[in-house]
Amino acid sequence: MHTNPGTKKIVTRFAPSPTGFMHVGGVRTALYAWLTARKHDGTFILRIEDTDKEREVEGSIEHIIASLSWLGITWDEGPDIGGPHASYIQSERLHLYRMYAEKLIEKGFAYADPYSEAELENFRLKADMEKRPFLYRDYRPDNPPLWDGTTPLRFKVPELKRYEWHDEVWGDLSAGPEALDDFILIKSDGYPTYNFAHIVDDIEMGITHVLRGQEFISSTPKFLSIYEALGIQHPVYATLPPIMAPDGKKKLGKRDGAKDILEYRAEGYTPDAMINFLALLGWNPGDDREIFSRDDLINNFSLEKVQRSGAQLSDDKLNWLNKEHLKLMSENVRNEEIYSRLIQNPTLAGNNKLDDKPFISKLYPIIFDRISTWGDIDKLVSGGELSYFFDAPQYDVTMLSWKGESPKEEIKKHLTWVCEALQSGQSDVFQSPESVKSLLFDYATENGRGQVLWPTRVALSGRDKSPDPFTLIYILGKDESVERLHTAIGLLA
RNA sequence: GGCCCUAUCGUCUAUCGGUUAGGACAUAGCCUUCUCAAGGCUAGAAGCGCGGUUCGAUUCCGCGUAGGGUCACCA
Repeated sequence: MHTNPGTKKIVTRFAPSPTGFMHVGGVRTALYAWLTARKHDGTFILRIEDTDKEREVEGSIEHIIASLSWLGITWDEGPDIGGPHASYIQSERLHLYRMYAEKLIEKGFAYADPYSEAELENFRLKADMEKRPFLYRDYRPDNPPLWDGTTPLRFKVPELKRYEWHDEVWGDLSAGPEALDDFILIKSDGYPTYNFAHIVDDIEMGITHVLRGQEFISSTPKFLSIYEALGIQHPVYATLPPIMAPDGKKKLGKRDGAKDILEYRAEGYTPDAMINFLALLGWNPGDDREIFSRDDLINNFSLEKVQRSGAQLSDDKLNWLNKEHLKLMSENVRNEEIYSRLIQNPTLAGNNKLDDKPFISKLYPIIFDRISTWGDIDKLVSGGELSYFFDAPQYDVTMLSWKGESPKEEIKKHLTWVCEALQSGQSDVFQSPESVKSLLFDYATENGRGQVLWPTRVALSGRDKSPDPFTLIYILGKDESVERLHTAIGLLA
């Protein structure tokens, strides 16, 4: 980092526009800015850039707040909590943009745009036909009218020159005068453009580090020319690489099916895993570590290690990471989450086994092994993969035959033996899968494990895939296991 | 098209001129095993191309190629 810690308190911001939900792209930008602030004991500000009233979507601010809150990305100043630079909503700061605009007019760096939109369109078409880029400054009026606020206010580029600047991520960058133009500062509806408003706010709010996506690199010379016209030093820039859509073809965007970040919450990802995942999408610690807690991230994050090339979004690693984070949680918390998912699942509604806590607790490890997100629990239940724990299984008799080879009489003989063994078993036998196993294992080995264990397992679960029969017996208990074995024997008669 | 930028396994990435190019996800196989799951082990898998600099280039430079971004009264 170029700034000396200690010299100046670091202030970063996340400044989304309220145009709908947030996807991983925006969230990662917020995350990196947040991490940068937190790492240096700085300030993180949330600011809403609502200067485009056309594109504004109702409820977006709440949605943004909900998304960041879910992820535990906390801000020190923002629209909901206020702060020394309130308001944090641009539409409530119009007087400030006006003030800065007047300043530029005074200095001769801003003027009223006299052209109609149709006239502008003509200029553009003409430039297009001549195969040269359209630049408004080529048409800069000699004697612009006084600005009365009903026409756009344009910036007058102070000097056409090559700008060079430093970016914490990309290093030294530069762009020639062709990147400069007389862009609009204040629109005819009275609202400032992004190009102008964000600069005013960053100045007013004392932002020291601006982190944003690389779509802004090419307009940086414009920003620099404004700072220059105002005679104010620009903040440190740190440009983030794009996140690419899963097909790797282009930048992830809402139009290409980018997911609402809150959908991840609904699917049962944990905020810690999500943050870990997003942090790694474009940043790495420089070594082999992959699993980071929130604090690890804050301590290890650095802009220098941020990637320059775009990273493709892929859920595989997220699923793995989520599982790893689930493993890090305490067993109690995990079990509570599993339980609440079970009782909320409609397919199990009203099942009285849900009230049998000792029974349910035996189910926890079985379920935990089979999920990578909390939402997977619902999939297991809905997919019927756990239904035999709650209700007597339904299955075809032929399934009792291992590989379809064993004669009925033999299956019946084995099941009867198992049944009797269980009935004569003392209660301590049913205290663990291991003790159940020791009760049945020798017989199974002598008579062919497949021949004995397969039909036993099917009799208990009714499924070709399930946990092993010892575990099933342990979970279901002596009585229910015996009952199910009897049912199977009956089917074979 | 102009301008800006990027380029290592399928994916995320390590390497700050000298490595058998490392790790992780994913994939495959094996072990465990009546079947799943979980777990353990193993394997395959990469420097876009051509020049140049250098004793030596994945690494530095140029060109090409490919990809991305941007050229709004959107942010």
